[in-house]
Amino acid sequence: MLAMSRRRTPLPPDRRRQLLLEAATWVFARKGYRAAAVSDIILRAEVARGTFYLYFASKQAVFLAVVQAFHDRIRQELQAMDAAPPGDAAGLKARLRDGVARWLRFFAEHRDETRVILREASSIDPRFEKGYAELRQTAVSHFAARYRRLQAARLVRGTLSPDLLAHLLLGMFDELLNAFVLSDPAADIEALAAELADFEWNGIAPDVEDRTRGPERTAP
Amino acid sequence: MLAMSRRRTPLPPDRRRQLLLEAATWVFARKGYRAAAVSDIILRAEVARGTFYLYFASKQAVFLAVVQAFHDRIRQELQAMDAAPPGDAAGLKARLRDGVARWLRFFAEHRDETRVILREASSIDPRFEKGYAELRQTAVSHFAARYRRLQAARLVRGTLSPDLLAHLLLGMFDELLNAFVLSDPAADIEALAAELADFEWNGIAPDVEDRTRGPERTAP
Amino acid sequence: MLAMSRRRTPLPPDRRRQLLLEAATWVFARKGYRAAAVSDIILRAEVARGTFYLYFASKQAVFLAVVQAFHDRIRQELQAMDAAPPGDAAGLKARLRDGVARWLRFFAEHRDETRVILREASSIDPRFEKGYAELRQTAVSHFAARYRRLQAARLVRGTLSPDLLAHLLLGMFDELLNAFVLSDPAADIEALAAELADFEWNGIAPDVEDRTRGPERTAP
Amino acid sequence: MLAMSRRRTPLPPDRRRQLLLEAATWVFARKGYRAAAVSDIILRAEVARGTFYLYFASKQAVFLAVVQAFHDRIRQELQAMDAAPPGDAAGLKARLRDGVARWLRFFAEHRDETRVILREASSIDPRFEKGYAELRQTAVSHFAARYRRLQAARLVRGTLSPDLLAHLLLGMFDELLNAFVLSDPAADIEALAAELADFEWNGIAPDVEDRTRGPERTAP
DNA sequence: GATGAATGAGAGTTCATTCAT
DNA sequence: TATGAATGAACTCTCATTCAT
Repeated sequence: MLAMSRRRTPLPPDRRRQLLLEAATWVFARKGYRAAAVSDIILRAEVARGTFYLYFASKQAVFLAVVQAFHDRIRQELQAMDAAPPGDAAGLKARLRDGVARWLRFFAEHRDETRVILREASSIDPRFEKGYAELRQTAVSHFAARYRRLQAARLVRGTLSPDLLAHLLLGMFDELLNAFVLSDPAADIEALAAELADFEWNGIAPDVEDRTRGPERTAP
Repeated sequence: MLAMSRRRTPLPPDRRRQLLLEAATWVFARKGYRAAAVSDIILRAEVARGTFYLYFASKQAVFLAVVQAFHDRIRQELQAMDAAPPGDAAGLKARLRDGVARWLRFFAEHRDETRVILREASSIDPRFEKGYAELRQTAVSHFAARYRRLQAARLVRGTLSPDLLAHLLLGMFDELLNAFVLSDPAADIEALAAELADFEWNGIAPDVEDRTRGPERTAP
Repeated sequence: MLAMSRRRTPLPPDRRRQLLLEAATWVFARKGYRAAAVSDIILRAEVARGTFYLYFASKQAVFLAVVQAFHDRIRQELQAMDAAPPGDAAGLKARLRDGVARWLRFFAEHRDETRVILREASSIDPRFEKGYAELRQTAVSHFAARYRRLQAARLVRGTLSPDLLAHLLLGMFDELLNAFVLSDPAADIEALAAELADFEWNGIAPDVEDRTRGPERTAP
Repeated sequence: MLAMSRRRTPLPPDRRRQLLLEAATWVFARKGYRAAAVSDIILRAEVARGTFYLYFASKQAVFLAVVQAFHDRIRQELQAMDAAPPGDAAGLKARLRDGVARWLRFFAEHRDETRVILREASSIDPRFEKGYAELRQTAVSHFAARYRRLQAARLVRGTLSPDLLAHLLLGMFDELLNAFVLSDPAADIEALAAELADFEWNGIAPDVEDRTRGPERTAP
């Protein structure tokens, strides 16, 4: 009569796992991997200590799960972006801008996970580095491929290395994300993207004589 | 086997402190602040536990010392770069390239410290964030000022935001550093810098008609 | 040899806390606050290191708990003693004696706690001094008030300072406690109390003829 | 020319030892045995770490030396008091008062050492208990002997136990010392001693008319 | 499934003591 | 005789993990 309760409503395992994953994401995002304690996670998930270990083998395991879930989301997004048609020079700069804005928005909407991925995965524990390196490589390859296509279509200078361009793009993107977007929810993403695209465009624009008619204009 | 150890090699305090600082840098670079243990540091420095605390009040204190020492070096370097004369458009791109190369080389030569700065400072522990933010801001201001001067001299497009440009430059720089230079001692820094400068130049080059006479100038 | 230990005996939290409190009291009583190690406490309580910190936030915290628990007991006892009726001169000396005996017995029954209170609180660490000073003051006030009542009833000389008397009484009491009661479980508390009360009442002045009718009697 | 100095003026060993002893007394008095660090002592004595161990084998050893030095002083004082002539009842109470005052003054003048003796020696570390117990016993014996002499001279009631009286006296004395004298340099020692002596002599029994011929007067 | 009391290795830090100079 | 850099055992406290219920 006293002991009658204590045990919690059993939940469908998938649901409970999901709750734990969300709690973990929230905690990792705010404290980082090492400072985050299992105690923090179970406190937020409102489950008992033991319950946590029913769903994840270790603290490391949840972190991996959190990271991988987000990696998957990013890869999805990456593939979704391939849907857009190549178009011609006329709309290219606008499309570059929209692409950047879309990415910035995506990460802004997943601030928490982004913090984890960018801060933790890029280091501290070598065990988590591999997954991040792979994701990064995927992104680089993706953008490099895009540059390559644009070069083939003569929409981008042919003398530039597509791989290196991809890296430079990622670098600029990271910086905007860290310096403006993640730290300020009210950041003007469209403006940032426009500036990046403008810079990117005039940097990658094909050679001079074509340019006299400028990229914005449609060729006659 | 037992007696062989238990060294006792008194060293001038400055020397010992330096050795500890180097050991700490090495450890922090590889493990990050939280994962790094004082045990790791004394193991590498080959001193007893107590010796460490003879020179640094706490783990936090060594970390700060490591970071500040490097921050100071960077600020020195930053000021040293102001010495270079402005020059004209003809040599600008080459100078941009050389500047980037110089920086890459500087960080490549301080691989360990760089890892600490880039990984920890970008955070995890809010106590260390401030110093990094300030340094970053110093760098941004520095480059923004340079862009402003170049704009005044009509060597850079006036429509670009100098501050944002500075951020983009830093982002690209970080990426090259992380993706190529820090991970590969044999990275071709000159080539990387040349590509970055090429990209940067064509992005920031003043408007078109001037460009026909532009720095590269096609031979007639 | 290895497997034999590693018990794991979950207990109701209140019970475990109590056990730890008792172990801590025992240890503090014998070693004093500073010399007592958490290791000593867990060894005696037969729990793991972590278990201790499950119930007390710090070594300081257990000590405070031990001290406060005992302070509370003493204050209770102090109030309980006010129940006794004032009575007349005839029974006063007997009542003084009984009061002292009761106190001695009380402390004899709480030997361990008493050692902690009397040794630590009287100092070493200023953080713990306040509580002791307050308790002591409570006791002084209590006894001073009693002397004042007795003076009003003309049962005690009016020229004496009640406060100072209270201090002197406490001093004698402490001494009996330390010199006889705490160190010897078989001490004859009744006899000690009788002697103290006799002295308290009559002082050391020789029996003059008037006094043969002694203090118990009222002068005719 | 740089290394010429560092070594300090060699001092006569006895003098240096004395300086260290004084520094140690000062430190122990303020921090207690455990909290006091050898560092504190050498800092105050302005000698190097190793020098300390040239004069004392260990921290424990200095403490013992400090304690014994003071014990010796006390025993000297104790013997000095035996010089006073017994006198008759007329001046006895005044002599009791003066004796108490003299002791209070003695300890007030050696506040530092007194703190060490009373706080540390009365415990914490069983190693130091013996010396204190012996000193205390010496004092008890001394005062008990005096009471015995006074009883023989019929100046003190014969029914009282001299030993117990000695303890009670010591207890009251300790209390005045702790509660008033040690904590307040401006304490009115004469008044305290007068009250103690008055109480010691007369107890708390009300003034009966017979007593008006009381102890101060010589019986007719 | 779910609980939470219990565990213990290991973290950062202190300090009495030693000994090469 | 005097120095002070060096030592390492011992301390308090943390937290990922286990398991009896």
